[in-house]
Amino acid sequence: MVRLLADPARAAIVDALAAGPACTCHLVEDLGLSQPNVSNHLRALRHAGVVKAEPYGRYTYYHLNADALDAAAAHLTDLAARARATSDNRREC
Amino acid sequence: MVRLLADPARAAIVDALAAGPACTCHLVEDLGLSQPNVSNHLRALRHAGVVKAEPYGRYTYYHLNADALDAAAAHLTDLAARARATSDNRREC
DNA sequence: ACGGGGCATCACCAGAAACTGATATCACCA
DNA sequence: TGGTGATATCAGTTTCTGGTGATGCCCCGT
Repeated sequence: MVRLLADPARAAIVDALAAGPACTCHLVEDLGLSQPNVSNHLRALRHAGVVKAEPYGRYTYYHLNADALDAAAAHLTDLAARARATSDNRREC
Repeated sequence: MVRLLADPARAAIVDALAAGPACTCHLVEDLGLSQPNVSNHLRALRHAGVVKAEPYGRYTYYHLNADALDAAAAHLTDLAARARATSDNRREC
């Protein structure tokens, strides 16, 4: 899930969607990417549950899934917490 | 920064280090990866500030930088918060 | 119902990134 | 001080992934 935010284009899409739901054409226009490219990224994000698609007539509106983002954040927070808790458990070679 | 956790091998390294500081040989053994491979991943993580290296005689101990993980988590949390706050601002085409 | 625009999907290509093998360096120990 | 083990680095290969072009579908307006 975090894996998907690695690509700059996908990070830009997520960032743009943080400003509110938008349709594919908005993203294509705002980010200056090709339409198939945006569509492919959206598919990846959709399959991972990071964004949700909402057909609206001829358009498709996308919005972020805040819960998924929170879950990813929680995972990182957990790693940080575990790192702090075990910082003295140095393993011997 | 989040970008680095995309690779499964690096995610595994970070996960292993969450259990406590360890030297390169531990990671090589635990993850079943080649030593140069692990070293290269550690270099990438080191340069991004995700892990810190600590020379210890002939060995090099690595430990996670909890602050960096928290910063990444905060970024995701911020995205989620913005997504919730703007969920009604649907842009018209 | 016909034309057009928005969107998704697919096949392909190019660039990037990971893994490997060889090698250099350094610290420890006998 | 020579040998060994741990680590880092580098060049080369392979694998993966993102971008593009072409195409088809669907919905809307006329």
